[in-house]
Amino acid sequence: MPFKPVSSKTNFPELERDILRWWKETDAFNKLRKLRAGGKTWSFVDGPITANNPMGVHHAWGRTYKDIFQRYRAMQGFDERWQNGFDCQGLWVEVNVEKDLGFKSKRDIEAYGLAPFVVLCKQRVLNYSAVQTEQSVRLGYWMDWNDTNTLRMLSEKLGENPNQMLTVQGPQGPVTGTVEQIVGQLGLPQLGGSYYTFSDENNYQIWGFIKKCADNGWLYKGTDVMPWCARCGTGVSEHEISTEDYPDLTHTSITARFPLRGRANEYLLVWTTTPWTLTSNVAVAVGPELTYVKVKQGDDVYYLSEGTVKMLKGAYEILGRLKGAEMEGWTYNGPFDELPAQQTVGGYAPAELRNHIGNAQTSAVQAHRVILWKDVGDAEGTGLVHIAPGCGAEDFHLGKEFGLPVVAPIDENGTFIENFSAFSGMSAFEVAPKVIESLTQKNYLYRADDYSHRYPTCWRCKTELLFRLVDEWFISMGETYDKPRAQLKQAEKARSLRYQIMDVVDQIKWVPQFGYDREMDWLRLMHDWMISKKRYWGLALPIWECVECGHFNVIGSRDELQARAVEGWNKFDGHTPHRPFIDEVKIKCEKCGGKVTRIKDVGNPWLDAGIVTMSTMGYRTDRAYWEKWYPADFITESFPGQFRNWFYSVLAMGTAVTGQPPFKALMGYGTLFAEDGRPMHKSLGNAIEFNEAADNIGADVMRWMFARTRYETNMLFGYHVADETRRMFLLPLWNVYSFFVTYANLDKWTPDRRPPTADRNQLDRWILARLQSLIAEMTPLLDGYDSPSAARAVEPFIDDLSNWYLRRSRRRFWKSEDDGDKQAAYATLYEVLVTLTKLLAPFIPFVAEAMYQNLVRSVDANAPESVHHTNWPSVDEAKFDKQLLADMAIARSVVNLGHSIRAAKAIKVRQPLGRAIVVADAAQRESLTHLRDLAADELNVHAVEYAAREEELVSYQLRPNFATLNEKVKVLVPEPETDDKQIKKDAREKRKAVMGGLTTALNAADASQVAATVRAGSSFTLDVNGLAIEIAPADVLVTPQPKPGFAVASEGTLVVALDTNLTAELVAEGLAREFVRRVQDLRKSANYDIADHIRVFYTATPKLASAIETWREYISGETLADEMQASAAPAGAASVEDGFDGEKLTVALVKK
RNA sequence: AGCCCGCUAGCUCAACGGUUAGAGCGCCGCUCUUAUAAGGCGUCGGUUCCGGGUUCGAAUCCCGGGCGGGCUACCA
Repeated sequence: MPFKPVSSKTNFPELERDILRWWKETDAFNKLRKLRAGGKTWSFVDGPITANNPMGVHHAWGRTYKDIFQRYRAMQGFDERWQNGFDCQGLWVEVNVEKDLGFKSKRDIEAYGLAPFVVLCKQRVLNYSAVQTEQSVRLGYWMDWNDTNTLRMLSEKLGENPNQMLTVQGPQGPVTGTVEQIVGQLGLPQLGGSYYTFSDENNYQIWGFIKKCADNGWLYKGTDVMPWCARCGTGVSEHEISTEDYPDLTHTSITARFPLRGRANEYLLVWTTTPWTLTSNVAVAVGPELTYVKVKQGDDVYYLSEGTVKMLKGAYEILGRLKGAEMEGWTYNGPFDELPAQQTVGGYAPAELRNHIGNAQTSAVQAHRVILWKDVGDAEGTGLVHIAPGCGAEDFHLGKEFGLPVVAPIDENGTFIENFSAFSGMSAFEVAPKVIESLTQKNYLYRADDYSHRYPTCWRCKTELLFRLVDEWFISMGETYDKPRAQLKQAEKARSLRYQIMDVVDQIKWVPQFGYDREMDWLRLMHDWMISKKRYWGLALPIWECVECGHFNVIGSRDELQARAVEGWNKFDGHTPHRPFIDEVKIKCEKCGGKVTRIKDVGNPWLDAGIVTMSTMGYRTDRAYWEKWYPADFITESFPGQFRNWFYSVLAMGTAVTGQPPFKALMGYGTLFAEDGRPMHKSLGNAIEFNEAADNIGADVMRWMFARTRYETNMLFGYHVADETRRMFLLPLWNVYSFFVTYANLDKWTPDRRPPTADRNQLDRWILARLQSLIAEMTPLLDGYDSPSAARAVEPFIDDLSNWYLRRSRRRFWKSEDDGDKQAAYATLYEVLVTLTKLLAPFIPFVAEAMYQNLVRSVDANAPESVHHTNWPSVDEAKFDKQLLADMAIARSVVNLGHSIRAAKAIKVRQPLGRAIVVADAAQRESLTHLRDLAADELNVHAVEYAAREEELVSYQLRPNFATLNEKVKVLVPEPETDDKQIKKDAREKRKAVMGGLTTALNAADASQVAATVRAGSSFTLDVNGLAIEIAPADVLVTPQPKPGFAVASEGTLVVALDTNLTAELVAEGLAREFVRRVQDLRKSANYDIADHIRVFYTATPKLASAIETWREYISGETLADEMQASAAPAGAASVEDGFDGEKLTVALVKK
């Protein structure tokens, strides 16, 4: 047996585990790398996955694309880097470690100790990178994976003692160092494997980038009021907050009344949704152009904007109107003037921020007044805006503009600092009731209501953000110029990184196209990049800020740091550049010579991910290697968030450092949802874990689902879709393969028996032509990163192969004589299947490998060892017979029409008919001529003929082709060049009459005659409302209409009729086929092998018995019956009784 | 709040301003089959989101509105 038997029922997940084992045993991946080494390069850069949790099915989506395109390029002979990446540093890891330890705040971390805390962060990353590595391998994702035992060993030893010495084997030899040092080198050339963004190289490379920014004058320390997470104790930059982080939340909104100084019983009505900020009120803003009203309620007089009077409680009387500008400078008593902080001259803030609140000469209490602000609206509230420069971003900027003091009430935990009396020590989240109570007591409260609005939350821990005064580090994105980009001068661009990135973005292919617009949108609007985080685990920002002179020293490399170190180098040396050890190093200030300490902040994690196109390709260490692989040819990641995150940081850093695009093409994909259209959530019960999906669905089915989905839209993932995918795609493919192996083994067919293509029949040449068209279609699609279109091209091919080629060819494989035709059938099906394994290898690597091993390797030891080592198929023009493809399309239409007539007339296919009559144009006749026998057989008719007198079968319907006639009518009835309504109306009427007249005139014409004229390619003249219009063949649509009462069906210009006259001979033939059918059913239900010969016993009513006698030879041939007797069966025979067409039958079989 | 995309059969989606708005899936009926939980044929299924307009002619173009998704901004 040349091939290993293949069951039509197979367990795909089990098959995949077998293949995984075999890939490992044969080292298939590394052999591929060696095969392609030195070839032309194709550079893929992996966007790092956060190694913080097991990977989900949504990760498998993107990783499927990454694998598809890397495998595809490898099959085209390209050399690749095959490096996966893990994102390691940052708050997401810290938060999980805190959770594991049960920590509540940053103080807990400091008490625990930074050094052991950082070790735990590293360990978590190592452990989950091992988990994700194993899951990726299970997906069939080929990369230069680390040995996961080594990763877990490193994690364990790091936990024991990071300073113990260790030697591990690298690709270029053994590497020795402390465990901490070894871990710091993961992914670098000496150790290989996935890159880790916590590696020394990655960190020092970012130092170089930040130094470059500082040299360009782009790095600055800024004071601002920014969103702050009180739980994490750090500022949150706008890069990090996305639309989903603004849920609808309900807070208490307060309308307070501020008594005007010098106007007895008159009050400003001021509205806020953040009660805690009232403690820090400094001013009230009004819109200068807005209209305000002075209203009276009881003894009190209020000011508010005219558009908001509906918020007043109860009856009121309008005393007057005024513009906001008229209120400028009015002074008032603030709601919390009794607080010492309010009374402090120059404002008030936490100690570490005192230097950052400016130098106002008054206290908040003294400063209380009405200021003008053009952005004040009156859609809600009162049209008078409470201004607290220490608690709001806009407020802060207004404060600067107007020289107002700043009152900043909370510390990094969101707790009120001292000098806020009873509020001191309270959390900003819990003071609202106390604020209301105090206002009520002082008679300042006008109303308090529940108010629902969108409010920002922390993207990591979902805590509500507070607006807080901070000092953070920024990279300036440069000015936004108020003119089109094309008009910018070179010098203007040189000053603005923003525009330099835009120029780079222009050079990149964005798939889908709208990605370009979104990135541009972000670049146009983005603010400066806040790169600092007041946390512990992450990039140590290389900024040493001098407390003496205020100068900040930026260090660009480890060597530079060593050269400038004046203290603590020995405590740091031998460690990775992380806290706490890096903080030991003090340097000499380059300006004043003072001893300087590093700022405490760590870096934004998108710095870590953004630098990888340089750090992983040896930008600093091996420039030749970097030149070879930079820029990347391709990256692909999920859209949400990445325009402001990874795409952005890679672009920004690539542009700043090299001025070149960091990648040439980007493919983005959407968001994965559960089958019910909702996000996957454990609590909703619709989540599917990756491991569970791999076990139940199998990786190949999952991959095909990902490959064929429209990447630019969201995807619905679930077991029903998966099941349908297996049923509609993978099973038919597998069954064709199983069919081939079963019969090829029976016939002991081997691939060396291949008749020349020219000697094969039409069906063979057709499926081979179809195969060429598939290759021709898929290749450019994959070149353009269009995975769904490429995958969707395969599906109809599988259908053609299974339900047309194979169904029509089956008999050729069964027949007993081993002739050239049978060889042709085997050779053809074999070629198609082997080519398919290659075309499908990037998509479904397991099934493709299983088929390839059995079909190719089992018979040819010289063939490439794995399907993934083979070359991508190219089109064989000699086999690409386009005429044959067109011919078959016509033949299949004829067959479809014939089947449809049979159904309509209730004549089953098993009943042979005399002839099918076809009405067709010349080209269709030409096509059909070659395939008449095939059509006749499929339709079960004795002959396919062409109609002698078409008029007997069809009448013709004529319709004008408006698409072409439109132009002619425009010339005959031109659009008048006048404004005269009457003339225009007349023209319109006339055109309408002509257009309508065309239909009328054609209906009146002799349809048969016009049809004949048009078919002959001649024109004729039609009189339409007195206009003589020349009608070309293209101007008229001729549709044949089957005449009622005949067995006729039509599709476009093709018409098929069936001769339904049933002669006695035809009836007998039909009965014989019914008999065969019963015997075959019986063979199957008795579990006979397809090759078993049998003896048949039967009793039948006379008409049937006579038919059986007449067709004895045919029946014997079809059923492998060596004997056929009209007698009772011997005991034990398989038998069945049945009745059909008015006849009765008992039939029994015995295996011979 | 602004912008972008979408809204067509139960579901997923087609249809250069052109004629009778089509496929696939699902349902149901019939049928074919010694590879197939398969295949073939057919029935049922439509206010093309709503309302105006332009046009001889609108699912398609324009205006207004509704719903869904996305992006961006976030404000008292």
